[in-house]
Amino acid sequence: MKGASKSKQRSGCPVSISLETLGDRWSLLIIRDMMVRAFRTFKQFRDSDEKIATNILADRLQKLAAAGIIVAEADETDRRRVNYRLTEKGIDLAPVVLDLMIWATRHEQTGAPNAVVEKMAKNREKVLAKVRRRWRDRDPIPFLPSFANVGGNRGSVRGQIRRGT
Amino acid sequence: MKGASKSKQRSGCPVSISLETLGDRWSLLIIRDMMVRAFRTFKQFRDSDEKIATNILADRLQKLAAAGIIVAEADETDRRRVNYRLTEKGIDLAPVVLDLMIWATRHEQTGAPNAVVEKMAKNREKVLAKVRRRWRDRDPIPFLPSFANVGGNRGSVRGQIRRGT
DNA sequence: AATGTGACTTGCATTCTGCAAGTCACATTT
DNA sequence: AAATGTGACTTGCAGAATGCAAGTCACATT
Repeated sequence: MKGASKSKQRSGCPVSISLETLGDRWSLLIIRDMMVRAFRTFKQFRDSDEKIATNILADRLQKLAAAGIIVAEADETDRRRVNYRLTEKGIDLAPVVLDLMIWATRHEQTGAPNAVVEKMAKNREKVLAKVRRRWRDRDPIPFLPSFANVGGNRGSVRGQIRRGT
Repeated sequence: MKGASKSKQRSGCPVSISLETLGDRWSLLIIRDMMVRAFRTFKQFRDSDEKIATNILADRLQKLAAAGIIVAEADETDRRRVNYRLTEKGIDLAPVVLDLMIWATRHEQTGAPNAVVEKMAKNREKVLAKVRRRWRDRDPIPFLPSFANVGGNRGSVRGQIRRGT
């Protein structure tokens, strides 16, 4: 029923304000899935690799919508279905998501192939431009594969990335 | 006694792994304070503008140390005092902190002056280089002021920025 | 010796999470 | 058109995390 206003802002610091909305285990994961995996329905998030509980998912979608980071709109062809989309404010989080991805790949044992991520780090601006373009075009094809259950980081890649403009 | 291992990794996704350590209201704030405000003691964090509870602070410092993001070392001149420092892994979070700052300044009502932050966004690489140099030199002088209780940023954003395709 | 400080712990009430199990409006099948 | 299926949520409840106040305890200062 709420999540709406968030009246108790503790500090004017921009980092602090960001964390009031994004500072939890799930919000940025949802945003990442919308951004790079082109998720848009409740079901897709629920069945994703991270196994988020449905009550938490509903709550986070609601809060993200209240924060103006995503919007929810009923599907035209199936009225049961709700399509979630990133707003411009939401897609502007792409740099944050990309940086987190780069950081973890460099410093932790992840399922993402090093070489691919380093290439993205090197072409940062181009990658961000592409993410934004895909968002504007509502491209339904995932930009990156899952990386969720990959054994890890041993240069395994396999042409997952679609190249070119 | 706790906070240490974090054994239940839920996913190999780098963003997910990052959020296992950083996905809460406080961790990145502590890191930000070390990065741009040159904080290094418990007392400084405790008395900072965000008013973190001391048990939470102790817990987060412990977890960040366990994650290799910071190190704690006893002060030479006063054995009661513990000095916390960012590791290289920690200072590598600078891009994330900077992006969060930029994002919130553009999209939320913050205490940070727009012009300053936009200038930092434009000179991203230089700013990051400077942050890193300051870290290496252990510069004790804050890089930025607090922004915590500033009224500021009226007239919000309004299409100041727009990077196109 | 007495008092002060810095860095934490402890207790406890409040809030948030995570699972399982509904509910309910549509959609599809028979 | 009745029965069954689906998608998007709610509800209940136990257990974990948070927030505040009040210690503790090893140094340091007076």
